[in-house]
Amino acid sequence: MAQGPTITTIAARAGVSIASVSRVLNGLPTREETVRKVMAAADELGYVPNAVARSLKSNRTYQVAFAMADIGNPTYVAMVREIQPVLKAAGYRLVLHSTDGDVDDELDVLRRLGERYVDGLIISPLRGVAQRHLDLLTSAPAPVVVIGSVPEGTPVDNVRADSRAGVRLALEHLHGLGRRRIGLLNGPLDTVPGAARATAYTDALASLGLPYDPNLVEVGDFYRAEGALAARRLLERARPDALLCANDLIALGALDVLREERLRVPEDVALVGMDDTELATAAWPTLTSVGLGSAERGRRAAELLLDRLNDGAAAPRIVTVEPTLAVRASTEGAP
Amino acid sequence: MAQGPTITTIAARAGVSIASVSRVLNGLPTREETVRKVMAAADELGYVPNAVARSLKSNRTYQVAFAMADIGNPTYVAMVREIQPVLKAAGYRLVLHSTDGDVDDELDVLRRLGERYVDGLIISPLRGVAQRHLDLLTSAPAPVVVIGSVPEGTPVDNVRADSRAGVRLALEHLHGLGRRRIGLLNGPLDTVPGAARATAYTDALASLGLPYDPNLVEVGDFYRAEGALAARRLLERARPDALLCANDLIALGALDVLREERLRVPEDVALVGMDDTELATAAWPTLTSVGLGSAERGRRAAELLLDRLNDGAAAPRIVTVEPTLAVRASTEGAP
DNA sequence: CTCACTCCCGTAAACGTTTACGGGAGTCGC
DNA sequence: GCGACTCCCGTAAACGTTTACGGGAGTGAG
Repeated sequence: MAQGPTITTIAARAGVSIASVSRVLNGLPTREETVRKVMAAADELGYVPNAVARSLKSNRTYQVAFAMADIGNPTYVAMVREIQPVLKAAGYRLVLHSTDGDVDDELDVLRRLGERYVDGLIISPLRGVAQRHLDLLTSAPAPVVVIGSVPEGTPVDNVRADSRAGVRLALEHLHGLGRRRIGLLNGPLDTVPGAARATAYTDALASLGLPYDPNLVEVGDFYRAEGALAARRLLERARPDALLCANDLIALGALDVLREERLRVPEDVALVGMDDTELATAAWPTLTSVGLGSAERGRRAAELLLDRLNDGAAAPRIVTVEPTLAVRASTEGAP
Repeated sequence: MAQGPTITTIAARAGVSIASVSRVLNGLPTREETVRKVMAAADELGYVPNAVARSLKSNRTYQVAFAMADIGNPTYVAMVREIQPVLKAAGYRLVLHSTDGDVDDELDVLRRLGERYVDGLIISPLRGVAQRHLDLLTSAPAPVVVIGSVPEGTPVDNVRADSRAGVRLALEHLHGLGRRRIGLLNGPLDTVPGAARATAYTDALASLGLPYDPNLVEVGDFYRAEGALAARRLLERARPDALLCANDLIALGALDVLREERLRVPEDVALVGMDDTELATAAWPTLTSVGLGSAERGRRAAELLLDRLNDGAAAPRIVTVEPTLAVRASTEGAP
């Protein structure tokens, strides 16, 4: 815990000025002998440059923040897992913020960008970019990349999933299997994913020529227990032959209830999850699930941010990641 | 992206010196009118103090690093999830490092502590604290808390799981159910968890009066596919009536293989996982699993570090977290 | 010998804070 | 009317770097 050596210490020991020390350590042209003396002194003292002082001078912290709702959610884990190596390879550290989906927390993170403890930010606002975000976003003192949608014309880089296409994939798959009474177990409608899945669901039904039946739709939350409750409520008043769940946790909850009710999956009810997490393959029967590309979204966001940090003033970019459908036993029978 | 205002800007606008600005902003006693002028100027300019400059002066970054092998691993996710709020409540940020279990990466993290970009470090070395860690650990320029074991007498705070007790819990449970040919599907023996589980297994067998049969032990890696391979190898040469798996992923792999072989769980083979992750309840049958308290270990580690950051020179503490056994369908039949 | 030029390197300023120190103005008591 | 004391506040140094600037020493040409 002792105070480490500084360039001043090295300068004294090597008998040169601190400017020379700095030059040597940064590889600027210097006389051979000076280089040797400085290097020797630095080695003997075990010198490590102070990142804080360097940051103050250079205005670069080589840190990037990632703010998301909950690091326990597999979607965000997948993102972090991809973001981290990209940043690391470019010499950046990752600062993690969990906001619990609290809008004030999110705003706080944006406001704190002014402290300049990071060079940039990747943020995934659970309840979307509200008016309150907008001013902070457009005037942010550091580059920001938003994962999720952003109002038209907001000047930030943006990576989005295509919920609509994902829901359509699922419904077409179920329709192709002959299912006609396809229910939806959704999360809260005031969240970005919840709202997106709701409208995508009605649209996809329409384009398949299926009627919209409100009895087949139930709203809960993005967790297993809430998913189970929602499933129970829905089953009490309707007989779906398929259920689309807004994420894999909800699907697990639904699976619990279906099992209790002695409804066979997929014979009686076909089940589709979303996000295609490892829970989908842990479940039994394994879960057909719509992958919304969390990993890829994370990676792309990190790349966008690094680009922005390097060149700076290009036009904001919007990247849309295509969904994929992983077909498994919960719709097609064979594990 | 404009350069933000500094205390100099504020001082100019308020017509006072930078010292007064600093005093006001830090709540030091100041004349009423000065306070008003400074506050007004700061508000109008939207001033946010520069964290880097502050750190340089105060020698405090209010950042803490957590280094672990892989953020995809549910064990570490559980830790991060607990560490984050503890740190946040105390005003610290979390810097995340994934080392991929690479010892050189771990050493690098330790070495970089000299850059003083964090005030402290929580590290969970996958392959244990080797001699090479020791010098760096004892001479670390910032407090370090190790999650996992540490050689006797190493002067660092330390939080450990009780693998031995966990394995004993599992074996006693299986023994109580009448199982006598209890196999072990382990991870690599040169990792801390792998080694601990191996010796704990032989010890527990001995204390139960069961013979040790090398045919019932197989080593793979801590992933599902490797777990499946190991299970297959073991089943080719032995007929266990129970399998203890070194983590839940391995157990899932084993479950896949048992299903293929048409062996019933738990009737033919009882199955126990470790770490008690959410995968255990996602699986079917649900998995009995030994919880090693990842969440609690994370929380305790964060608390130890904060204590150390506050008072400093107390004697190093060792905290051991007790294991728990979550009994589920894979050993007791009813889901 | 002097001038021009090159090559190194040291002095000092700067990044944005915090804080020790001392000075000026005011009050009070004698 | 002056010393002692208090209350504010400004000047300047410091944290550990990077870097602009300029000076000294050496070389070569004229």
